[in-house]
Amino acid sequence: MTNASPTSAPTLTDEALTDEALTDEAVTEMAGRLRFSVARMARLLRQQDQSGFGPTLNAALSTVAGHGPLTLGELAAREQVAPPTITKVVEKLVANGLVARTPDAHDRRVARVAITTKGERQLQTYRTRRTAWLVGRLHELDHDELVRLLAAVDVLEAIIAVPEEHE
Amino acid sequence: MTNASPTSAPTLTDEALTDEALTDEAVTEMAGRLRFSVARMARLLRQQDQSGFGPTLNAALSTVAGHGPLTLGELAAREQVAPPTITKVVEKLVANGLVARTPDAHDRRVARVAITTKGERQLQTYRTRRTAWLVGRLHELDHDELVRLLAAVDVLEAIIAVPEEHE
DNA sequence: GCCATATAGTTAGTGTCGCTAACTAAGTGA
DNA sequence: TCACTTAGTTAGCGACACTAACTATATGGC
Repeated sequence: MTNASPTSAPTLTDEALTDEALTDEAVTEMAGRLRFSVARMARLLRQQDQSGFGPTLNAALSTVAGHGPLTLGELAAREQVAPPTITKVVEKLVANGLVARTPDAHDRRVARVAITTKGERQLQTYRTRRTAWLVGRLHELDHDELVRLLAAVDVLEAIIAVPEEHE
Repeated sequence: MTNASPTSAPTLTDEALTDEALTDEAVTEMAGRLRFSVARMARLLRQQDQSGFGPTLNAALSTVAGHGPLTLGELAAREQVAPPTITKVVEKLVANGLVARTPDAHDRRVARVAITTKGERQLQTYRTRRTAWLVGRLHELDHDELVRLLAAVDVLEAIIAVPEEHE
């Protein structure tokens, strides 16, 4: 597997890398492949997750950890899920003591969630474990493949980024 | 900890591209980011899917289309899904007339599924529509980003590939 | 021929994740 | 005060995926 022959579309890839224009057709085909890969990989990741806390809970916890106390609405927006979903997510996190929920003093409709010490500990503990499977897969790649993937991670992040609110 | 936190890490990327070794640490961090991106993107894709046939049904249909008639077991293996899951999937596909199910003549335990004309038509019709959202996102990227992403799609496909059976 | 075992697929039951619609509770403003 | 808006919840649904246990069929030894 040292060689660079792309599995499905050698011609397309070569052309695209050297040639200036990516045709609409090329972009569409790429989208199809990306879609497929992402869907499958998401399932594989979920299958590997032994922790009992699925990717959703984890992502939410991690967001709360990274972006300070958030209202439920803010969290929902960041996670790009509907409000009822966040209610359930927070319920579970609270039930497990990973986040604390406090009502706003001035506006009693809003509630804020902040990570707890236990939540931080858990995040630390599982951060490695959770990606172990994927790390294993990555180790099977050669250096060139790893570099290509790394170069693309930024792009993936850009694609999924929440559209900026101009406040 | 000489350098800044590599959240969207230009530094890390530069190093990796020029430097020979990707440290274990770098690979682990990359895995974490990839995991996150993939999970979220999978959800976004599902949200965008108006077709009523989720990614799973679609993937299965596409596999049946591409790899001729398959037994349910073979299909489950290719889709990397447990047998009961495939039963349900095939049920739905059959109910919608997208695949045909025929019992094996010699071994009455096994059943084979093959794509129907209607299934092929539907695959054609929705192939574009299904990726429209993603294509839109991709069009917002600049050329360099597109190229980087394209270069990585092969790698993603390698990661999710079914481990080869030496038949 | 007959039983033990293996294989293919199904049924039953469970769990996660996510949605929409409809609701409660609380703040805002004419 | 009454209409409107906003934050979050409840209820009910559906897709997707699993494990455990089952049915039906095949196969191999004796």
